[in-house]
Amino acid sequence: MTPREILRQHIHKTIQLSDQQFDYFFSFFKPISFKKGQQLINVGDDVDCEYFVLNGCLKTFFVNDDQKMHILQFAMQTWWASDYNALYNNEKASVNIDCVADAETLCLQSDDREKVCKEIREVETFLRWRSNKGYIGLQKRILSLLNNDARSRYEELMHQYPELYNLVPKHLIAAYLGVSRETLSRLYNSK
Amino acid sequence: MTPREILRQHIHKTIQLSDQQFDYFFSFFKPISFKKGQQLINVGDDVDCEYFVLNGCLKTFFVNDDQKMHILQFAMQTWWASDYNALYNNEKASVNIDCVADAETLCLQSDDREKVCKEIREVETFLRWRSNKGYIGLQKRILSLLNNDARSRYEELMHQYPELYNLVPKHLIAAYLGVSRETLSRLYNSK
DNA sequence: TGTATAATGTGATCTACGTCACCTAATGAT
DNA sequence: ATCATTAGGTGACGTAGATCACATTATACA
Repeated sequence: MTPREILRQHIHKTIQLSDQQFDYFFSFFKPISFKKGQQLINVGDDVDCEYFVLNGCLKTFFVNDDQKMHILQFAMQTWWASDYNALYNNEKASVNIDCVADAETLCLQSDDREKVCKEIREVETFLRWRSNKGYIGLQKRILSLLNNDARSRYEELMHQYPELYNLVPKHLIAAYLGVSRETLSRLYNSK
Repeated sequence: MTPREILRQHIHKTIQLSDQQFDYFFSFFKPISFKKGQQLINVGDDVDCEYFVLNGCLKTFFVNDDQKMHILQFAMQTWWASDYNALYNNEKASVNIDCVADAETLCLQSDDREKVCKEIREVETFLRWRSNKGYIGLQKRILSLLNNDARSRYEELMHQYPELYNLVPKHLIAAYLGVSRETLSRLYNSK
């Protein structure tokens, strides 16, 4: 599938755009590729775009004072990644994003996003729904953190995103689940 | 402040509406009051509206198989509450909402919301930004759950929403923080 | 193709927090 | 005013998971 098709199918799950409208929207996206380990956004950076992932994997993460990393999101195909706080409130980045597995992305500038939103109502509707889905997803994760122990959080994640198992190193999965890498290792080697 | 003024000021932090536009939007909101303990939404219900809180306090929560309650959100003045998964995906409610402290709310039906969104672009923009802010807020909470221990989560919450201290019983604060009521009690009685 | 570096496994502790049990203090209905 | 119910406090104890230390295995790059 071409980048255009991947984006098109993704968007059309929520709204309908004519070919013309879609091509116009698509014209604002710039393809950018990243190599494993490359950094997209660092804490303190200015942020002016968001990334639509075509393949590979990015991670959004935070490193605390003790150098402990917490992962907010893995972004794989058809996921969006950015520091949305920085992006929407014109603040400096408060999280980092880097590349976990070689990735191709489409980059959308903030001002282009607002421009197209104004010009094509459906695009704004799409973004409203996208935010809503993101919100609902995070609520589920909070519930999972409150309600489940490390093992069932792990099993839940592997069930929902089995591709993560081979795509990202285990200590990053631990950093996503909120568990030490040692504990995670014991979890799936014991039972 | 009148309900109208509370909503108006809230909305105008994000977008500008003319008096006429605002009054039109406002006309879709129905005032509903709730008494402490009253239930707004229960798991399994159909959900067709969201609530804008004028005063008092609602809670959105989930009860697991062991009858343990987890609180997703306290909604106080100018907060919105609903089961957004049910509301946006036409599913049955998967969370409960009830009234923690006598509350006045403004209720907006789902189809009215979509209708006004279509008619007034700015309203859709407002809702897009509202979702974004919600998303950012939940990300912060996830980070707090991953990074901080019970005591600092408690202190963080009390610092951000000091009014909660007198407004809601401690065991509900515990259910929000993801800590047992006994541990929470020990936290602020020891140090 | 060898060597440095990153990823993973595993045992031995340690500890924050949960659970259970029981008590006291508010609150609210009759 | 009385009694039932809900909220909150506190001790004793159990446990999931953190931390530390070190061994082993992959991976990358020179």
